[in-house]
Amino acid sequence: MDWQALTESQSALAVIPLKLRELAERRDVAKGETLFRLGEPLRRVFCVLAGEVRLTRHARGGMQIVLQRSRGGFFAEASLHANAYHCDAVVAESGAILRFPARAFRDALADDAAFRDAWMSRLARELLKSRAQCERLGLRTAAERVVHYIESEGAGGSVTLTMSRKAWAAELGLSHEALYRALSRLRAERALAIEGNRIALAQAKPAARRR
Amino acid sequence: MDWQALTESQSALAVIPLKLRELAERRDVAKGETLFRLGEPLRRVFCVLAGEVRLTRHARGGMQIVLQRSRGGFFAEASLHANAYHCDAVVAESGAILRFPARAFRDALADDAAFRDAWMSRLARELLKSRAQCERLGLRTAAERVVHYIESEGAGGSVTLTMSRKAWAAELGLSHEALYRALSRLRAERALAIEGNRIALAQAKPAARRR
DNA sequence: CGTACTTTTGAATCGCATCAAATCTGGTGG
DNA sequence: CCACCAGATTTGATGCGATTCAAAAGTACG
Repeated sequence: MDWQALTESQSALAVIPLKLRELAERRDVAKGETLFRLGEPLRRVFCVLAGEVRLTRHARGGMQIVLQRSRGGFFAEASLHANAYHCDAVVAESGAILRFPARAFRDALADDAAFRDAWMSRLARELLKSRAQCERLGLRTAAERVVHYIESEGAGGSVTLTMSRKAWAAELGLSHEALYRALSRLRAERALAIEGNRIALAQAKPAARRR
Repeated sequence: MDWQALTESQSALAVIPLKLRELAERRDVAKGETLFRLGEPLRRVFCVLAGEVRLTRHARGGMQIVLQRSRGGFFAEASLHANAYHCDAVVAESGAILRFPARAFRDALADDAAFRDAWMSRLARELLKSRAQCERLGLRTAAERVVHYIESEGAGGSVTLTMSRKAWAAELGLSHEALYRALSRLRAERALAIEGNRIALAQAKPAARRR
């Protein structure tokens, strides 16, 4: 089995029992491909290794509702506890995925205490992160979101970004222009120290919020 | 034990084994009260019955970072798998909470298969909901968020709200004025049918996005 | 009946998205 | 090594939608 996985996926995969790993199938997927559809009986559990998968529903009137965009790691964890998929899964960016038989996955969770604990702990951590992300997206200004991100995702008041700023902007729910402007303003106000990918909050007061 | 709990809490509490329930302590809490602080050893697990609890960290410069606002149900689930709390918990609105001894909670998860499955399933469902909420908050217009909410939280293209519109606006990350305006515009465009607390999407095309 | 809160509409302002365009960067092939 | 390209970074101008402040009308509840 070729385990060329992303960092996030790796940590999630690390705990998977060998028996279950052997049942995993790695598959390259192309943009537009459908992994499963709403209502189909649940047969497989998926994990994104590369690319992007979107879970969507179709609203009346053709509008597409995105429930989740996954760029690494498991998705639709709730499906595991259901009998059918509750949405569509479509590849939004070509990449690779891992497929596990749902039954074997459930059996492993039931039989392997270590795996179960790790899985539960992972769910809890993901939930924590997702809720912090919700709070962040509720903030109204770019500067507030940047500070919130550094405090909640970083350590000791600083983060080392593992992505481009453009990708960071997307995660913060901002246009990249808005992020660049916020960063340069915060730096000018001495509220942030920026050295390449390392971004640190200044000890000083957060300063005014003027443009 | 007096179980006057919220709907959400009830569904979460329903699965708790009797032995663990008997160890629960109900406590009325007043605004401003601190339930635990960052770094303290983990002794208890909490569940909000009424009011609001906020999980926060303090940023350099005194700014307060809200990681999560909980208005019903368990919070800081990730703490269960850690040895210490990773943030502060402060009562933001007076109400009541339930306290469980952390050790007994962990023991129950380890010993009681039904409880464990229900807990895991609840975590997965919460994660699903939280991720959908993130996607929703990433949408830029009030109208889009309303439609997204109805499609993802409702059933068959309609929802019956269990809260005031003001509270709904807060959940959608909007001012209440913005929500009222979006609703009346969507109704005028025949994109929404509104009857009291029941709000349904029209079959027709979503119409233009003009003010 | 009175108080507190929600619902609703109006007007002014703010911050971000968007469109545009220039510069910079890393990597590729000649 | 250099020309070149794709993508990221950066700055500017404009418009839109939401926030905010303000205020009126409706509603629930004691």
